[in-house]
Amino acid sequence: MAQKKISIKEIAALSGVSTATVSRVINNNGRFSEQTRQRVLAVIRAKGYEPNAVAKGLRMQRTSTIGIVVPDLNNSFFSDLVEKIESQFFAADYSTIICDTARNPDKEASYLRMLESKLVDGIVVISGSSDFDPDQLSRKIPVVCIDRRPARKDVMYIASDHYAGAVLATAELIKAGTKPLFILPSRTTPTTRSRLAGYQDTLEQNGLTVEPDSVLRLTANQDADIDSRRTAIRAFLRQQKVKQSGTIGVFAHSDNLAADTLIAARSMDLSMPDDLKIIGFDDAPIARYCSPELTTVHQDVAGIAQRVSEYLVAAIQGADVPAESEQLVAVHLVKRGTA
Amino acid sequence: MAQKKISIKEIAALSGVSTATVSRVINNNGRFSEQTRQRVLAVIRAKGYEPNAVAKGLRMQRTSTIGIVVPDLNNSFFSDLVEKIESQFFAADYSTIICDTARNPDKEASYLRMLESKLVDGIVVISGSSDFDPDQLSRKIPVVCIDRRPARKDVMYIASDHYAGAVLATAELIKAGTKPLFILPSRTTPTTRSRLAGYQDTLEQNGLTVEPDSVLRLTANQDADIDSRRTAIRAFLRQQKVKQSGTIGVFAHSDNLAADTLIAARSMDLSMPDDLKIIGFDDAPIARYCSPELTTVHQDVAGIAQRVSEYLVAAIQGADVPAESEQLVAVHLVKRGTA
DNA sequence: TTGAAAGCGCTAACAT
DNA sequence: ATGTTAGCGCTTTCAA
Repeated sequence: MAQKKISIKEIAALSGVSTATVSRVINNNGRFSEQTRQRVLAVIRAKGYEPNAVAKGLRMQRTSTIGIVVPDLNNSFFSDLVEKIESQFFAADYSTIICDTARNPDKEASYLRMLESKLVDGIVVISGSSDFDPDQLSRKIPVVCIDRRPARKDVMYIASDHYAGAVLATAELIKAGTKPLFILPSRTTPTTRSRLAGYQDTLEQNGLTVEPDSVLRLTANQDADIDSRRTAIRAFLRQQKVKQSGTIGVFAHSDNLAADTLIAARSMDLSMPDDLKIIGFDDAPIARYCSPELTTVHQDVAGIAQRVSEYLVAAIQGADVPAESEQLVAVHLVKRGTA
Repeated sequence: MAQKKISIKEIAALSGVSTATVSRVINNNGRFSEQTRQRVLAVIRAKGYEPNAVAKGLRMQRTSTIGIVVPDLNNSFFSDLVEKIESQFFAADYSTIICDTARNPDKEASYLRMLESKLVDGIVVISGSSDFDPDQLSRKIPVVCIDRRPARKDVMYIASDHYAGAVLATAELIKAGTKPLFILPSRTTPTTRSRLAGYQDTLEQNGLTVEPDSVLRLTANQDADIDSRRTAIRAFLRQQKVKQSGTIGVFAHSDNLAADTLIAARSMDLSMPDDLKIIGFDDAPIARYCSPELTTVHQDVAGIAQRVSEYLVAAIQGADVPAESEQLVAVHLVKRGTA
């Protein structure tokens, strides 16, 4: 009935007890008689009373809220991650404020200030190219970084084992008789670095030389526009076709890029399993919409989400950051149609 | 340096003024001398002071925060919408709490209580099958529904013109010489209803009979699993193939479903532009990852986001709901490769 | 077992 | 132009 919001004071008056007692009953701490409990609860239900979380937050200096800072909610990997993290925290009775920075450092800084001023109990920072500096926060708030390097070593870092994933993909491509190429986006992050290293090391360990022109790093413009991206990949593929005979092997930094590569290849006359092999990364939904379906490195998003929430909840409750403040989550290769 | 959080009191003391004056300076209202302003601002900057939004919220009974309730952040249409809405509100100095209900009514109810208790200034409710009942909120909070029917007529309803979009798609398919089929998901929402109506009406207006077996409504299980979805579509297509000769035309309720149809068709021996024509809905990213690329009905997500935020901000500032509390946003057909 | 009262940090009358 | 003060709704000593 959209009546005016009722407060603990009314409940107290109606139950014939003090606000202190009502508070005790609601939070089920302190002592009170069973009779009182019944009475108070009855009034609360009758009036549809809901505690005011803002007042409670001010008083307790805790809000049961955590902030999630993410570069781009439209990226399926991020949205999947955020959704699963959110769900974990919801189960632990935390609500979440999701902040989409659009990869804009100013917006990120602004969001961080906002989260602080809203007294969030913890912050999850996802990806981003620069290191994350916890000192920009004036209060000491527990933070966990995913795919983002913290500037201080006492901040938790969690990520897939990107290096191992790249090794898996590259080795598979080599086993299939190709000398793998690597396609990656313009931005440099801990993620791109690890995967590139895994790619390079694997080539070397197999006695293959790492040539500069076997990796295509997109420009920012190409990254942003689907057509230029595909054009760039087409040019890259064409150049390789001239240079080498036999099957071309491509390790793509994401399933999206792999899908673009697939499409670029189709417009040339490369037939799929024979002329070209592709392995992506993420095991995103798009992998199953490619034809043939994408062979890819699966990231355990649920596992990451779970560790993040477990760690952060513990940290909020005062646990120390484990000595091992870096956690790598295992990945595995999902073989489908493209390699 | 992660020092302890400073309050307005310290700033007041250090500036040699009262807290009231500091508050006036911060919010730039009331009168104060330029000299005072300088001094206070200097101290604020020196100390890196940030106002406590929780205290302010309690005092003002407004929090400059709005809640967004969404069924599933992993759906690209929703994530796009949420991202654009968020960005609009950010620009208007509102922060947003994004609530992913996972289509679970209990979780939704729980989130609504949470948003209320956090004193959000407004709520955006996106999609969902049941009508949205604003009376479940005990305070009177401005609400706007997107693709979701409000139970009361004084609540704003905004949606794409789904009916018109369905008409566009169906007519196009008829023009191409097919008798269109319609594939839609298990859940019934205002969206599915409008599109189904547009489809049916267009058939009739073109002298075509609406037969029950020309529409495939997926079951919940099929909806949830990509393989059963495709199997169901394959069976549907096969049955139609037997029934009719000539080109089959399919209007899919979403680009995702259209993509599934494309893939189902490929595994039969239907060649794409000749044996089968498909039109999707949304103009989602996946449309450009199909081959041929998907012809689809484009939704103006940015336009929806803009109207939502404009309306809600106005409502928060006390504007009345316009007499016309229902707004339809125009859609248009994007012709690509599948029809 | 319960109540009285202080106070979280801020803003808004009301004074001056 | 600026200060004093009350109070938003809650939790938590401290007393009884």
